Amino acid sequence: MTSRPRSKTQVQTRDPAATRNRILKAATEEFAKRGLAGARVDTIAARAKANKGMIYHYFESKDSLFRAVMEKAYYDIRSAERALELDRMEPVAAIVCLVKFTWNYYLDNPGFITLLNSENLHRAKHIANSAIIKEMHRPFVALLQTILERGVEAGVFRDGIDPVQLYLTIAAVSYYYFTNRFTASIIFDRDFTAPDMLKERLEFNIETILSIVRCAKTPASSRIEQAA
Amino acid sequence: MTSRPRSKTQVQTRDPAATRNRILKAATEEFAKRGLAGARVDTIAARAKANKGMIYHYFESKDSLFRAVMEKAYYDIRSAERALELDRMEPVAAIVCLVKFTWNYYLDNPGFITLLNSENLHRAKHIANSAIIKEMHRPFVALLQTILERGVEAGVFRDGIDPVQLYLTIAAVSYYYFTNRFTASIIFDRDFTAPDMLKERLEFNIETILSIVRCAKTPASSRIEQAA
Amino acid sequence: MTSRPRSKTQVQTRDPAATRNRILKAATEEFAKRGLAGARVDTIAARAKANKGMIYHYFESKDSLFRAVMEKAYYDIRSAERALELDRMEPVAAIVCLVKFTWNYYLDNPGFITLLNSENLHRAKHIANSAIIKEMHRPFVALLQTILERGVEAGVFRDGIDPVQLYLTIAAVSYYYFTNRFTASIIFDRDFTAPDMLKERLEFNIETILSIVRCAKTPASSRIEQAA
Amino acid sequence: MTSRPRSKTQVQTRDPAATRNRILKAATEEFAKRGLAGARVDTIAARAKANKGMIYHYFESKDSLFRAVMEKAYYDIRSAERALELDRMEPVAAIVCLVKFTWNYYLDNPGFITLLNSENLHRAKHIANSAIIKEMHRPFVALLQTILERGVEAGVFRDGIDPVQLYLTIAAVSYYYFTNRFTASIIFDRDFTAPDMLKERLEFNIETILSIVRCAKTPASSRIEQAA
DNA sequence: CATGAATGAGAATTCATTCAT
DNA sequence: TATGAATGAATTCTCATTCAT
Repeated sequence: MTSRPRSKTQVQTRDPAATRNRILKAATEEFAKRGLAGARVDTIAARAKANKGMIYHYFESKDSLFRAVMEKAYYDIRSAERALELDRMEPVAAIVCLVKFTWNYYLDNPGFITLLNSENLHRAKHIANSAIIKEMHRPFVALLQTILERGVEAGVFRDGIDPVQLYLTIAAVSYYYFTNRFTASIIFDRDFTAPDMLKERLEFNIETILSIVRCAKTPASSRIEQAA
Repeated sequence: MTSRPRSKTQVQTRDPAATRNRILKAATEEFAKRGLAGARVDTIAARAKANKGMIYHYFESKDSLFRAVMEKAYYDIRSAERALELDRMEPVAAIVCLVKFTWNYYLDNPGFITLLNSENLHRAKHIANSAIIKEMHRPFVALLQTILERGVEAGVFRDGIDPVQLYLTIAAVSYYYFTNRFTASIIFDRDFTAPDMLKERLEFNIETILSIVRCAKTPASSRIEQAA
Repeated sequence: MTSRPRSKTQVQTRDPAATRNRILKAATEEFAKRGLAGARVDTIAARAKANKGMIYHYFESKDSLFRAVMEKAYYDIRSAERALELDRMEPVAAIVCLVKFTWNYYLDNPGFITLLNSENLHRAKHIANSAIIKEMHRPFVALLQTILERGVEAGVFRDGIDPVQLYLTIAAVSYYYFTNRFTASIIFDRDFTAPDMLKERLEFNIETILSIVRCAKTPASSRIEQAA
Repeated sequence: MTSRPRSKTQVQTRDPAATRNRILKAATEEFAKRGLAGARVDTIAARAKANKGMIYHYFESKDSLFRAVMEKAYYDIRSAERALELDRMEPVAAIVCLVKFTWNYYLDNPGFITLLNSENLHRAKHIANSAIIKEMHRPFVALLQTILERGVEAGVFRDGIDPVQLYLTIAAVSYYYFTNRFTASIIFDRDFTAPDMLKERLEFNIETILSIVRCAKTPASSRIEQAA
């Protein structure tokens, strides 16, 4: 109650949307860098050139801010993906394009990976009830399905491939590389961030995915010995 | 004099090694569950039925304790892997066995994944100088190399496969599935923890890895159109 | 140019007096409910369908707003009391009427009690210099004095009763019941808010006050020896 | 995680019970002075020559600390009351003694009143489930009942007086005086804290209570023994 | 007059770490 | 070795107040 002093005029944009965006951007960076628990609200405020009060004004809590960050992150990657217009490409080209896109997206946005890791550490509780995120992904699976079907029709893809299993693998081969690049560099004593390594890995990944989808001429007999 | 009352809930083993182990185990669980930043020293002490003093007695600091946990985690998985005696198996069987082992290890030890994620969030700083971890992995890569070579000689594997790239992929296709199982369940509206899904994924992964290594009869021409 | 969109939930009366009144009413409710320290300026603004700026425009500060609330609260009870026109009643009826009025006022305005408690917690600093409040009460004491005198003349009241002591007791027996109704309900394991209990208490109080004022046949001498 | 600096050695009693008591005492003072919402955990810690961590170590939260304070406050007054051994006094003397005790307790412990006011502002939520407090008061009501019965038998008290109604009035006439002494001093333009005023009020209160209980027909001689 | 974004000093609570016993 | 009380610097979140529009 004892009267509190006046401010020192700092940013004073008086542009609510801009302020909210600055906070969201700063939060994305901070959460990506330090994880949910490691992120500091103070740091986010400073980075956003806002003050803590604003964070709680626009987003209610640290967790709630994290949810907003997750939604934006998913929105961004799916938007970029849509922009590829994979449905207008030849099936093989579309798959290769998706592999490259995924690789490059993780390469350019390593924070996306750490955000996902944080959210999964929390068993996806922040997005569990986010209808918007579910909506976002329905058309994506449908698109993959279509590409696979077209490939089968064109005789370039095997039949019976689950689009979700395929996508999980496309994501996996790139994701794993980036998420574990620091420990892997130590364990395998290589610099996985070197340009050569990156190039090599992307090529390997493309081969991997193509070898999954393409119409194998290989006789089935060669696959018999997989017994436990 | 009558005997003094025993201290309350503590364990009071006066067994240093046991205490240290309980702490290490408790820390592994807590770090796995909440991440490095989210883990609480108090909780670790409680879980270990020890007290905070002991933690600092045996492991200097929270970070240092985390390092010990990481070393133990790597030691455990590599030991289990060695126990497979892959070098005594047929090449294809060895690869399939490794894929299955990796899958099952992640399935049974989901904490291993979150520990790795935490360490990578911190750019592997805790294990960066751990000679022991580097030593641990050298023979592992050599083993893979041998398996691949034997496969090539036996005419069942393609030539020129980098064992590290292969291993990254073997790990990736399982790791990604588990690390992202919570967000993926929401996004793809499936329960990725259901037994059927697990079985399906493992089979898909085995196929994926085999299609990478096996001697493809496919004419090289089919791979031409990978242009961007 | 098309008309500009109206502002959201606000009232936008552009009726200064009405806005001020809404704020005062909202503040009374909030202070009554949560006490001075517990009240929130935000909540008051929301409740008043005004905004914080208006609060500071009409009332300088939270404390100052509280002072205004106190003045209004005193003004209201004294006005209601005046409306009883006790001076036109028989002495006994007047006293009984005042007891009932006081009881009912607290019953209907429990917030008045919590406001008083808040102000006393702060040692009455908000009203300390309020000339208006002092003025308000002078005639009130005079009125009581008159009633007592008329009662003595009529032979129904004892002589020598201090009107202030009497009023303190009239207020006390009702006030205490209401201010402590929650803790008392627990301590005495009764529901003091039940209609039966309320009725019983009011009757008890009327008897108490009447036994104080009425002309006792007991010789005065018998009460002499009560020294501390 | 970045290591935190060592302490500066402050009180370091290493006497848990003493520390807990210091905190409880300091909290009682602070809550009494500023109310629950107005009290500052910082201030309590400082007053207790402890640090905030200790407060949360021994009492879980500010609210929980408040509950402990309330329980102690009730325990103290009821203990002091029991020490009066009212059951060994003559009925009239017992009642007068209780009136005086209540008065003096409030006079000496004004904080008890503000604590009660705070708890009632919160609708007694802190003590609502406190079995210990309920237990504490059962014998108290029984004692009053006995005193009244003995008084009736001795022909000095009227019959049919509810001990709870009586106690509410005994408490009320003192409580109200103290809780409202600051606003009343302004309103009635008297200094209610002056010794003369205190003496006068206590006498008035004793008369009030006696006029409630006493057998109206009783010869004056029966009221002589009201000594302290 | 009215709005609500912005400010920054707290306020409650947490937590890694230390240390007397 | 073992205990857990004690420390104090954060950390998240709140809130009275100001001010540009």
